[in-house]
Amino acid sequence: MDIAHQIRDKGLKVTPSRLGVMEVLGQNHQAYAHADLELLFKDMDRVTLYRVLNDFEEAGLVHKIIDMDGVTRFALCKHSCPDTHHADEHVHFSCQACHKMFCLENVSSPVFNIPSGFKAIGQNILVYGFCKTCSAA
Amino acid sequence: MDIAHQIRDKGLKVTPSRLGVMEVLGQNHQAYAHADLELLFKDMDRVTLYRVLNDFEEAGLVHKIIDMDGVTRFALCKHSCPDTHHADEHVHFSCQACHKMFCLENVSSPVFNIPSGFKAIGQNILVYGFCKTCSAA
DNA sequence: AATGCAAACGCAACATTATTGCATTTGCAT
DNA sequence: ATGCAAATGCAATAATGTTGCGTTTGCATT
Repeated sequence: MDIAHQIRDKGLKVTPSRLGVMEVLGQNHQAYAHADLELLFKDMDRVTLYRVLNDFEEAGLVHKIIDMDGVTRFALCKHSCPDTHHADEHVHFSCQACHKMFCLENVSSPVFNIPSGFKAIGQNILVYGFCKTCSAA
Repeated sequence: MDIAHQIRDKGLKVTPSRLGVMEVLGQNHQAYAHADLELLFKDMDRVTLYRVLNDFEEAGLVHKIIDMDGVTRFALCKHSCPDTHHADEHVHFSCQACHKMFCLENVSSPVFNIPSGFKAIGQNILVYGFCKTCSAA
């Protein structure tokens, strides 16, 4: 399915800003921070970028992941998520050297045995260390 | 061991600010945000609080955990951590209603089977939902 | 108990990240 | 081609975190 259709299918209008962001996010399995994208789209207003990302997240097109340093990052949902619940079901890896974040699509989150009374809705799992290219160097 | 000794043993000077923060953190198994503590210590300078928390973290007295919303939180290390590596080995629970964060001391982190080439150093696991008191209400 | 010094603190300024309101522009259904 | 809600750009503001510097304070030593 092409990008424009993915956007329109979620009830969002197709605009240059949105097409651009979707294209970048779709290029690899990385999670981009607002600052990363701001450099790639110098002509786009900062606020617009915030809104594009928030709209995508609410529409279930992208996931929001918080990095070790508190920076918010966004990654494309691999499989289209239901509108209600689109938490990541896989583990993310954050590289301490290049600060890139990777989606480990094949590493799924386990179920934790939390104390009775607590009601779990979802979970965020972040493994940190050095990525393939950085640990090779 | 009393609080003053814990602080002094890490090579830090014992001050009213530090004693106060340690006492609050030791009261329960919760992770406090800077904003929480700022309300409790209205006479303490914001910068001092940042520095107290950072110093504690570097000394291995407290853990730093990032909440779902990107807010940094601090919790007392239960067992004294080695100076070099003091990542949390347990799971944290973040309540979406009261926004408190709890240390689930008894729920330990699993080992993930990450792709070859990636080198893991540690991991952050956050389960979110509703805590005991909030899911009862 | 008095002294000296590095550590800790308070204050001011600044940097970064994120949000809100409003007027203007634009996608797109009609 | 037209109208309208949605999206955008701009300005202002809020929240969060950092840095520099002069002053104060814990504490080891005398």
